[in-house]
Amino acid sequence: MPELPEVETTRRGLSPVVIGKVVRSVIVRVPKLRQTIPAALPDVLVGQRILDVKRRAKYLLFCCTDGTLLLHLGMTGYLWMVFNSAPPGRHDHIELIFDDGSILRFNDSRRFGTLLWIEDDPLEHSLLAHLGPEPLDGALNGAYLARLAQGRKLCVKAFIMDQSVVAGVGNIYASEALFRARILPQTPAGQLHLTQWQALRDAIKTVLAEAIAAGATTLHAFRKTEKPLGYFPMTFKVYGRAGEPCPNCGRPLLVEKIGQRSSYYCCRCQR
DNA sequence: AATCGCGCCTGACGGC
DNA sequence: TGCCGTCAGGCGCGAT
Repeated sequence: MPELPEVETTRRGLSPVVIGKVVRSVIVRVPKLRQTIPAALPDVLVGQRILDVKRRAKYLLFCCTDGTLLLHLGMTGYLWMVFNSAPPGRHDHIELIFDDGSILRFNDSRRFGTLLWIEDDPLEHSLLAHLGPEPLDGALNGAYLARLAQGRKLCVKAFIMDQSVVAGVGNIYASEALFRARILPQTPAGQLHLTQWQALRDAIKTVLAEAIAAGATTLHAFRKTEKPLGYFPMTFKVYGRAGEPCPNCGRPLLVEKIGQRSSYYCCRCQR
């Protein structure tokens, strides 16, 4: 599920229900995620108070008393809060039980997720240190993208999905942003002009911000409800719409694999 | 140095 | 009904 907007929506939904709580116990049912969860993790977590929940790219950072619990939702991961002792479901691999009895559960059917404890500055950790600028922070601009893309032959779509270039853009929002910026996803990154990079930067910001806004409107519904966090209804202009008419010109939208990922676009509106 | 393709997993879906 | 192939919103790794 998660690209930046879904992770951010999860963070916003989670913050009011976990900040300030102390971990009373931890259950690890299935330790074998992308990296196997160390057997010592529960002991490390018990007694930790959650001071804040932050996000970097698609990672969630639970800032605790003595360190940071880093979580990546992978492809299918989600979190949900349990307030009444609802039984765990299939693929509820890990849970944190808090001092007030509430439970945070991590469900991940494909187990591409990552969960690890970091004692030092998490931003210096190898998983986070290489990440590019946050697209909504203002650090991202057209000149930066143009400079990084210089001489690169990689398709622009794969380029903006590179987390060391921009943090948080995944397969859906890459297609959506390129459509909005009217750029063909197959274009080698090094061939784009500065004005196109500026348009693409604007488009990335717009599609992500709109998705976060859509997520925010559903957030009140998550409070005190036992549902997966971070899911919200979202309609896309091109993603998943091969064969349907382009919302601009009416031509059938196309789909093509670029770097092993399905990419949706309009061959008339995007150049 | 940059790029490609694979593997990690399970589940849903369509064709036969 | 079952079996099989394909596809799925991610990412790091090794080979080229």
